[in-house]
Amino acid sequence: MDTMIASDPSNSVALLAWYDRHARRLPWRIGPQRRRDGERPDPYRVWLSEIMLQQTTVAAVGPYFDRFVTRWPGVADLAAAETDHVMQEWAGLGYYSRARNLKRCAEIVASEHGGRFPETSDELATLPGIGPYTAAAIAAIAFDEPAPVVDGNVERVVTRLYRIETPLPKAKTEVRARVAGITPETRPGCFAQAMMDLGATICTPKRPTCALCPVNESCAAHAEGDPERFPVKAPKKEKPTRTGTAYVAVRADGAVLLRRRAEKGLLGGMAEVPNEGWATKSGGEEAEGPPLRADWVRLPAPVRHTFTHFHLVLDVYRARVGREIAAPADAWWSAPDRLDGEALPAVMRKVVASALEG
DNA sequence: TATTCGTGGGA
DNA sequence: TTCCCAAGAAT
Repeated sequence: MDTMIASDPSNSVALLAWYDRHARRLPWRIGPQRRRDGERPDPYRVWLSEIMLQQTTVAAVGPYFDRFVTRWPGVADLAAAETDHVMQEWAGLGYYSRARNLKRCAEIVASEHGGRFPETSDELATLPGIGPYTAAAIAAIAFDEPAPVVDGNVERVVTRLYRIETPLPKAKTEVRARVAGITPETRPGCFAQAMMDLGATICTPKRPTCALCPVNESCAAHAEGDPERFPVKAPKKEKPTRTGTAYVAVRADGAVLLRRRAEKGLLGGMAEVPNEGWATKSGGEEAEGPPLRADWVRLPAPVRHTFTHFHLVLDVYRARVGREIAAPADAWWSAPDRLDGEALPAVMRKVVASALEG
């Protein structure tokens, strides 16, 4: 039996009323009250936040968002920025292709759209880094287009509302159709954010607080008493473990030897200490060995790090060298006061830290 | 359709 | 410790 809130418009009304009282206050939002006064948020800030929030928690994004909008207040500023500087500011946030696409997108908006974001989801979806979700989200939130906004939160809420047994990601089509069916013509931006806030604060993955849910009376999973069973997900495959070796050369003045990774692939375009052996699945391609002739000492504990699809165990070697030692081609010495500003991903910061402690 | 792409926090 | 997962996109 279908308990469709599409046939019950008061349900989206109930959700919006809940949102008016419980909306999360976030730096890239304007509150429900200002929205109802006809105001809309800055599309640049909406876009930037949506890119950063892809597969990333609100808590993690917060400080990055603040630093970005302070340094680059508008899309034209970001378009004019050095890509290296963008990568440095993004370092630690992960999924670094987002940063490269962010820069490309800013350049296109600046040069081909007169510095203004397109206002429809279809146009937005043609821009780099903007897929189905982000296009719909920006269109709804910044321009009040009634586009179906489907993220992980909405998938959870909707699969529970309708007790969708089809496992994700196969159920995505059905979920999107359901969302399209319940998205209101009025306040679609608030509706989208309300659905996401509901998923983030009430309709949580574990132990949802259905008693506080504004739409619990039309929720099929709640009626059955098994909301936590949804969404059903396809089994995930286990992560293999790769092993490799990293070399931390420390100059007498404390400078550390760094180099730049290739533009494409894992950690593309980011900085790293010289390392080898873990790039491919098979591992153990030709061993280059250490980047300098020096007295290398292996640290007692390897560095462990887990990526999306594999575990990494990195043996770390350290060598202390004189200040007269030149950096190899394509590498550079990074002074202690500049290390924080380098585009070092988290795994490389771990490696450097372990070598400087020990 | 399936794989690749990060990270940190919480259970 | 280990697993899960958080406002997905590109290929």
